[in-house]
Amino acid sequence: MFLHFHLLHLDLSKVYLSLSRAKQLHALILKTHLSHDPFYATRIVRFYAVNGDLHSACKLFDESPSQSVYLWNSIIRAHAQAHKFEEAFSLFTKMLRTEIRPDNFTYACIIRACSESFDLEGLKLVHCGVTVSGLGLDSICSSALVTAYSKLGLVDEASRVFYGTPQQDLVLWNSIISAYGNCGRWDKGLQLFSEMRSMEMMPDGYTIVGLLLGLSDSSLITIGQGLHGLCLKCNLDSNAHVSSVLVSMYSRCMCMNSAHRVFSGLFQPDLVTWSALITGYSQSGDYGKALFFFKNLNMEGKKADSILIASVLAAAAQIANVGPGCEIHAYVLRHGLESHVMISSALIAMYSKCGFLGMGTRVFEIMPEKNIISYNSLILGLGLHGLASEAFRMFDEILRNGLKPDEYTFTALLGACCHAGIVKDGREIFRRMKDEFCIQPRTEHYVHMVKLLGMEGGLEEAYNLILSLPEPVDCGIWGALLLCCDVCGNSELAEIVAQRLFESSSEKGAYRVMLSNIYAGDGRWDDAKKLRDHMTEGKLRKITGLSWIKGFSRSA
DNA sequence: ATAGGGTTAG
Repeated sequence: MFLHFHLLHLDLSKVYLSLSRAKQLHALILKTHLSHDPFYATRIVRFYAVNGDLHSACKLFDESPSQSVYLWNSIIRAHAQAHKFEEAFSLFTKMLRTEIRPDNFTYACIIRACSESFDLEGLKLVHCGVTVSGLGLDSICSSALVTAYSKLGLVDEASRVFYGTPQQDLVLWNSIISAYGNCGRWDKGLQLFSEMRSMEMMPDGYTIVGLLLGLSDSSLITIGQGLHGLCLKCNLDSNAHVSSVLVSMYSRCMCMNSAHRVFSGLFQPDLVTWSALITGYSQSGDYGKALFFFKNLNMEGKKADSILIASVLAAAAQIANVGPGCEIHAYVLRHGLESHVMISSALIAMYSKCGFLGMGTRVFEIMPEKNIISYNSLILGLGLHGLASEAFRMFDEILRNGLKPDEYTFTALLGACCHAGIVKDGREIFRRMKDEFCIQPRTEHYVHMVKLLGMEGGLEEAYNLILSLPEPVDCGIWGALLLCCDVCGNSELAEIVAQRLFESSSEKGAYRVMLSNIYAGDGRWDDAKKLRDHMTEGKLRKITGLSWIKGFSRSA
């Protein structure tokens, strides 16, 4: 018996176990009644949770003679980690009815569960509970609260919690820095970083990751390079998380050379880092490189997962040739990954973008389980091929199957109307989206509506639609109208629209080019020239030159 | 005597 205790103790503290060893252990646990020991009971619950056996965990919990705080926490955590939030909450309320008081760890776990299930009401309630039970100043509860509020988009609330906590440890600093990073406020993150340094707190990998997360476009590249330098100085560049975030930061900033340099300096990049690099090449338009690195990954004998495959498929969808996409499809079948909804949806998109809508439809039809994402992919493909009525038939099928259309469904449907030029159905589905499905239209919906109305001669109506929107109006929407002005050859309205864009957008150059293009198309050469003279950058001059050529060939 | 936990990436 004592030997068994010893063996179990050794094995249970390991995170990874082979399946057969886990089964042996399970048998041993049942035989020894070790689970009646309060100390081992929590360890065993943890063991079951790690191995995905919630059923046994619950059984053990229910049969346990004495339920300590430890045991309660581990069973709640087991459910929360398996995303069984309902069960986790009901266990928590059950715990409140016992003698045992929840402690800071219990609350931390429940707080996280609230944010992962997007339950703001619940989070506020639990926050009250924390305060009432006298844990309002506890740094463990606070870091969980900071993260939870930021995940739900309430970064100011997160900040209040942070400043309300007297003992700010490293984890709490990291939580608030990540909170600001997550919403793109890198400057605030850096400010906190310097505050933290002035208090002699040493940053770690989490800190750097939080700071890097906030950098999202190429204008911030110098900040990113500075942080990269900091990583090297702190010897954090070998940390797997840090290096993958460096790769994705450089990718977001369109610095693929730097991204590749970081990548190739790694001893054994993990799947996330590979996928950051591949996605980076794909998003900067270098689809060939994206596929090349996917090939390299395979040659190193590594197995891609569904997220990586979906990203490679997005690259394959952008090449005119369907060949690479087919190869990836074969890879998916060989590795038995075809049941992943994300992969199937990416396959549908790839085939339809490469012109093989039939193959896309086929993939859709043989999917064992279709969800709203797969329907959205198919509708997008149908729309791309001008088959608006087919797209609407799919929409009806969604409703018949009791699925709930989401904002992407309507984006795809409106796109289908744009391609087919059917204003009436577009108007109708836009109305139903708002009234019947209570979906607040977003930028992309307005962009499609503006294009749909504007392209079919309803420039005035499109303009009025934009004027009815609350400020600030996204410049993509104005841009769509400018495009329509170009197509309809209306340079007066284009002038007004461009003015709005010059006021609000940072990409003045591109809109100047478009406007001068419209002027040229309308024969207003002097106005076009005046605009062109404003531009100093060589590249922009080149583009303007092209627009002159285009305008000239149109009027000739 | 032992025990659990809060913050990171594609």
